[in-house]
Amino acid sequence: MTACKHEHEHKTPEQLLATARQVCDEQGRRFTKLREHVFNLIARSTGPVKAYDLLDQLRPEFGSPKPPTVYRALDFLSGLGLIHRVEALNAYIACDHSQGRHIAEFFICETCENLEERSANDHIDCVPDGFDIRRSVIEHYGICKNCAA
Amino acid sequence: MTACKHEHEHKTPEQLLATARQVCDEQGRRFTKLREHVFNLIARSTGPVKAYDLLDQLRPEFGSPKPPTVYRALDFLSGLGLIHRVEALNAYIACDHSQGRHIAEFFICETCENLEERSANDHIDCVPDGFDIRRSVIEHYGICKNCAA
DNA sequence: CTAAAATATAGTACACTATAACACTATACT
DNA sequence: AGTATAGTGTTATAGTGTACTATATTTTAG
Repeated sequence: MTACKHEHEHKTPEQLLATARQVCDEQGRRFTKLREHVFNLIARSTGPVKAYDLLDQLRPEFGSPKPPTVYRALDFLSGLGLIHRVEALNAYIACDHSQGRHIAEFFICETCENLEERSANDHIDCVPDGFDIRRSVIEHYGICKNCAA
Repeated sequence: MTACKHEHEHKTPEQLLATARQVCDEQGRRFTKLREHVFNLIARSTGPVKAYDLLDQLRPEFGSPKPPTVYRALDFLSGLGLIHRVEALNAYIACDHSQGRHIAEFFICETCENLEERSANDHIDCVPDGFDIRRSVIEHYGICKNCAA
């Protein structure tokens, strides 16, 4: 377990948005108002966001959206790799590494709820013989430096 | 990513049960009928089991249990490290490595739903400086050798 | 042995998370 | 314009999990 001291920059919401637009464009999909708004809410949040919180935040500008509305946007965005789902929190976070797909690895502070994203190195020692990995969920929960006091 | 060909034995439900009893004993906790029954249902299942399926399987022998009943048993068992929760499936599996705590790593076939448990080596390259990991969720989804055909 | 403390069970009610199914609208393309 | 496709709105419901209260059962200490 090696501590990591080199800098990991964090993209601004504006940068994230620009990337999202571009990826969407390259894939020939439409970055609609709704999708943009949902993405922005996630990108501007300080931590992982829950689907029903997004739902609340869409009101009243987008009428009274129902769950499928937000889940469709979430599916779309995660299908393009623009956001990740944090499985153990039932929450969503904007991808900080938007250039190209990668295996995301999260470090989540249980005190301040901050989340750090890394790209996992696929040094998995002990894959069952012949197992073809399609998707990985890697989430670490603990206490961050700031909260250790 | 190194394929792993050495043998990983799988414990029988009987062995799992014996270990569970022992761990429970060592901790001075009570392995009650309810807890034993829930543990057995999980240990005898071929794959991860969902809480509400357990609930169904407890009937009618244990009356008409309500969700809190099964969740309490699940909390107890996972608190002792006897079962693990598979986060992305909302499901539970008996721990195959019951001697001592470890970081579990799962390989789950999306076709046959079989699950292989490994002990994760904590070679995490890039932990944020000062982050103290308390709990890790590591789950790989894909296609197993048998289903690759 | 008995009372107090700790542990375990039961149940109600509700909160939170997610999807199926169907109707409708907007956009893209010849 | 007409058709195919993609996107959105809505209703209803399924699936997952917990807060809270009450009761019963050990275990421990006096």
